[in-house]
Amino acid sequence: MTLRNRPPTIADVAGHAEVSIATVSRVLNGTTPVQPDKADRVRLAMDELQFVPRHAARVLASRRTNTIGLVMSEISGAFFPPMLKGIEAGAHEAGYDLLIHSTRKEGPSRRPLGEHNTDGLLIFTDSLDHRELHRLYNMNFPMVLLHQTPPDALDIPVIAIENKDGAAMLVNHLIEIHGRRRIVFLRGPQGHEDSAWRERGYVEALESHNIKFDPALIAPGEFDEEEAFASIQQMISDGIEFDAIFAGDDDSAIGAMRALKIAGRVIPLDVAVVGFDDVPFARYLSPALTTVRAPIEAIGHEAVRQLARLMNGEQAQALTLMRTELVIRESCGCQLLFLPSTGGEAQATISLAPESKSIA
Amino acid sequence: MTLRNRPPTIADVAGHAEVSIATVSRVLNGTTPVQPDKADRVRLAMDELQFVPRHAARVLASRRTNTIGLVMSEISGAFFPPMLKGIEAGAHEAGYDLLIHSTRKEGPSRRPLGEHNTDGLLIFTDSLDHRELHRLYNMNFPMVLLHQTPPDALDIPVIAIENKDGAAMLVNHLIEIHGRRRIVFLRGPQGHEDSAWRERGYVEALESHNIKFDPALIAPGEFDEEEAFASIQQMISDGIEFDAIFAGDDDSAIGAMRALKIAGRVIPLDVAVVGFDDVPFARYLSPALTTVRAPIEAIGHEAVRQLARLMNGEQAQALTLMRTELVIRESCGCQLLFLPSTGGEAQATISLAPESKSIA
DNA sequence: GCGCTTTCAGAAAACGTTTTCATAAAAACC
DNA sequence: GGTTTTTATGAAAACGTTTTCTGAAAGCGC
Repeated sequence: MTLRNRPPTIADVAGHAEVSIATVSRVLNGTTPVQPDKADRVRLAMDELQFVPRHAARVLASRRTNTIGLVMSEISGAFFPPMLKGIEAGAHEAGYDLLIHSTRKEGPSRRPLGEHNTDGLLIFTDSLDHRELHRLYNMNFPMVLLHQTPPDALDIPVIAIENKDGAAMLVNHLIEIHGRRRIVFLRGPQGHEDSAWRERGYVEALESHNIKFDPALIAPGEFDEEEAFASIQQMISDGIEFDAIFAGDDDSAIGAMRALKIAGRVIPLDVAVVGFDDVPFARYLSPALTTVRAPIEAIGHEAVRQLARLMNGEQAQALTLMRTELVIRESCGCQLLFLPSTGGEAQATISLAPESKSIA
Repeated sequence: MTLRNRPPTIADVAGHAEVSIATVSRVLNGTTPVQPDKADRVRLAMDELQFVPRHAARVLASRRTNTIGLVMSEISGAFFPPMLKGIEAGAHEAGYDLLIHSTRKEGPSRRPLGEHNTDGLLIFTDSLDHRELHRLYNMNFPMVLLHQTPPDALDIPVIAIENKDGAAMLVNHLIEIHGRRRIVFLRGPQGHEDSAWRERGYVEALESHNIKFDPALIAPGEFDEEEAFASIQQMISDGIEFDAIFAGDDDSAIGAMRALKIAGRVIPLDVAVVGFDDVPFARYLSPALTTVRAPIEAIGHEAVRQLARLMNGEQAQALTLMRTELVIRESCGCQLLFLPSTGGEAQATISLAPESKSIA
């Protein structure tokens, strides 16, 4: 038993197995056939010595880091975890490590993620550094944007969700099934892409039913509970009439619902409410929120898949829009629940109608 | 203007600045003073050439990866995002990159995170590989466990939350403020550490009030909504009397609440319900859930801090318990809300009592 | 001014792999 | 059975840094 204070290297393995280091490298990577008996000796030696190849040395020699980087602005929000989960799964599947970095507003101090430590980048941030993006783009560095179209018309592949269709589905549902005509839209922050597309879906759905678009029905929701709350209260006190609210996201839906309850409007009888995103608590609201679900985990997974193609020198799809799915619950006026897990029925029996009456 | 197809190296910078590569390295790392004029020339050259040092080469030469690894089992659950956020912030603060890896049940195919690619490990998983853990431990590799005590009495630092105190606070509150005596405890999965400690807090709180512990009041909740739902239905149909439920976590609290509503028991009048964790939707339940909040982001941050000490060769604290905080809402019987954001009052006025009456 | 220490800078040796190149042995060909 | 092709293997050259070692110049005390 040799007691080494330094971890074994490929040379130790080579010595132990009585082959050259090149041979060890070959069985390690399977790059070239080696005779079975030698290969066995090498594998045995690796086992005995508990050999683990030094990552840095491989990277340096092979010029491939085997790592993908994820740069993002905020680690939070309801859809960060499933997104990360999908990314992690995709990275694992493709045999890459995952390096993550959250950009800070302190300005781009140094360049934490780039060609020096990753083979490709997943970019999920609203405050990207244009200079750096151009630099990487110009050197043809593999990148995929999540949930955001590239600036300056650079052709960087994008994975996003079908915001417009999702919104249209919701609004169509309100119109066709529940006969609503005066539908408020609570838009998100100015310049927010998701919000813009959802608004477009809203408008197109109205048009397709020959309902005249009324600008008075558009209010700021800012994707925020309190802002939405304030907006709806304002509309009510302004005397604007409406029979449904399409909140730009689930957070603003909550605020809208609160404002309605306080005003004594019954959801969904007086006003139907729908959200967007299907955050985890949407099903626990009363009434349970009708909304739209995006396949968030699949987005992360698909993004890695596209990035992998890029890193392999193949072509990637310029724009991948993931289809969204209507999640019908109670707040739109439907009584039958669509719930993935069990127990939905039971919940349905208990949570309708009476509660808002207790206000009036 | 030289057009290079290969990224510049330290040698290019040296040539450009007319110094040796050693000097460039020195100004890069500030390891040794160099004359101001030369240093300036070097910095200028780096700028002009857009030089970014190759990470792998530095790692190889310096034998420090400047990276910490996070190994975990599941990317999900309500407290993963804040935890990761704290970790990321801590890593950034300490100047480390963050490599993350999710263990899979497929068995330990290879060793994805270890001494070969990280300087230290944060371990947040329930299914850790004991062999690998021992190996790393024996080589004195810096590690910190999150939310789990080390197996085999290895002295690996641990960061966890004050489960016992938190539980005791809740139960004390139920007893002292609301006069409850027959308190159900919905325990988590067998062998789950958090659950065991919470149960201990429950028992001690009872004892300190001279309330006899009744085994019939302990039921399996499995930290799962459906299991908890079934358990409470069972207890009700078994005719077991109780006036409060301490659910091991917020998920099981939801299940318990549903079972109570269906049985026509009014929360909190007939039965008070409290949870644990303060997941995001706890405040949206009706009645809003009284629970315990853990400083999850701080845990992640603190874990990195301890790990950094270890990596610097200093001593780390063997056990760090983060204090928990009672979050009083409505489900315990209190009407005054403690809510971090605004709007709490409004919510309070609307969500009490009547709803469960609509069932009976 | 003369030894002695200090400061700064360059040459060169690691660091631990992959990969190219050359070559010996084996297989294939006629 | 010689020549050619294929195959397996080793030697050695990258890969791009940090770090040691060495030496030159500069500063210091007297």
